[in-house]
Amino acid sequence: MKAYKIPEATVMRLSIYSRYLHQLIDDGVKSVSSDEIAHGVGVSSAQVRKDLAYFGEFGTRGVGYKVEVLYGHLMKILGLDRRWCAIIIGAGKLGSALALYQGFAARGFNVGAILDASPDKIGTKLGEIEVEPLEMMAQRIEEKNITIGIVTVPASAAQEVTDKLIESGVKAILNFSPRVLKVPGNVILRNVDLSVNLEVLSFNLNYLK
Amino acid sequence: MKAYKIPEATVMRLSIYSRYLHQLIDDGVKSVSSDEIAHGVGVSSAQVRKDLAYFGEFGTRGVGYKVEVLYGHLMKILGLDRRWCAIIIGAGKLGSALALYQGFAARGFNVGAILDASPDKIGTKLGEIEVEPLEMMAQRIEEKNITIGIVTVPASAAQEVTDKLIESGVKAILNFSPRVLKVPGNVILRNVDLSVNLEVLSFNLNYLK
DNA sequence: TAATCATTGCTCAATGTTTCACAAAAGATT
DNA sequence: AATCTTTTGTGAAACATTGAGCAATGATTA
Repeated sequence: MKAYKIPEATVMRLSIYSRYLHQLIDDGVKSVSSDEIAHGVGVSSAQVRKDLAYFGEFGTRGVGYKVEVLYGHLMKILGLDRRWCAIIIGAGKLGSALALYQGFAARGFNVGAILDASPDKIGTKLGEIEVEPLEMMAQRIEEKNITIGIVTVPASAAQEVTDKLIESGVKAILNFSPRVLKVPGNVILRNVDLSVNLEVLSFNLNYLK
Repeated sequence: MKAYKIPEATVMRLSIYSRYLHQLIDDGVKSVSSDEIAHGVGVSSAQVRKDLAYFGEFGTRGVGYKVEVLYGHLMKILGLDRRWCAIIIGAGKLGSALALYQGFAARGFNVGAILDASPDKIGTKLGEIEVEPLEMMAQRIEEKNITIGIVTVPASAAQEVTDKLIESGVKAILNFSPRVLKVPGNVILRNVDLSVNLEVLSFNLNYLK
């Protein structure tokens, strides 16, 4: 693949463009301009074109983009032309909510297993799938070909389960715990920190006033 | 307050520094250097000092920072030296999980109300608080002095409830729905998009291979 | 009190990202 | 077929963020 370094902000916008295009497909729209996409998702049209330019030329000058074609390209670029299997570690409120969240499956992400350390949680059902003990980690990752680990345990346990996930072969970690995780360079890490998001709001409410 | 524009990345890091300092306080540590903070949270020490420099001089040259003093400053900067009241709209899996999430209260965020449109959800209890109908929005925001609205409804309803929140006096919106929201310039908006985060992982898994 | 030490705060350079502006190109119109 | 209109793709400029290096300076020691 390309040797270019793609800005993360670009990747996030591509994901948002793809969702907007999906909506256009549902609405029966056949063709779209960078300007329309830009308005639809709240960025500039130059930004849209620049983002797309990292990956090729998908439009027709004077005309715009064919919605379905561009959507197809974006899904491929994002790696969403296949299914990914994820494992959730931590069956607390957040882990359970994510396990049951419909939005993931809709975009090609399966939850292959959900594990927890606590005996009261083990054996309970979350939709189709049953909470299992942490000891099942390596086996489930192996047999279900799981590449993504979702960490929703308390901060104190986060590094430990992360290490185990990586040892068991997971290639990417989505971390919801409020803890900075250390992972080897070949493992992809993203943090979603709910408190940080609220605190950015709080800062702005406080600061702009 | 200052006229400077503070980068959002800086604000997010301040939030993370403050959490790290809290941990140090728990461990009984009295003094810390920018280099130690940097290692603790995974950034460069220059970055730490630069971030703090937006707001003043908090350290002592040759010595470092007094942990408690710096923590106090950060909490004040972040607006966390007071309590904020939030309202959650949408009592689905995610809304419920957030309503029950302990992490928010720990940092000074109260959930003052949780509303839903669906009759089967209305009246159910989430911990202390009961799911109420959407019609209660204006009243609850008014009487509980709510400034933050958390949107966890499906994409199709997101703009509508956002408009109502703003009309009812909310000053900031934390949007979990996969929809680009339009808000007036004086309302602060942040988006937490769970699918986008997974898709960035998917992109990287796909692209780096 | 002077010398030494450690670490901040700050300046300036490097890097990364977004915006601007326009040539190029495709289709529509005459 | 020539011209016009529209919108892409892109190079260069503007802007923003991060990183490197060091002078300034408070604490400590002799």
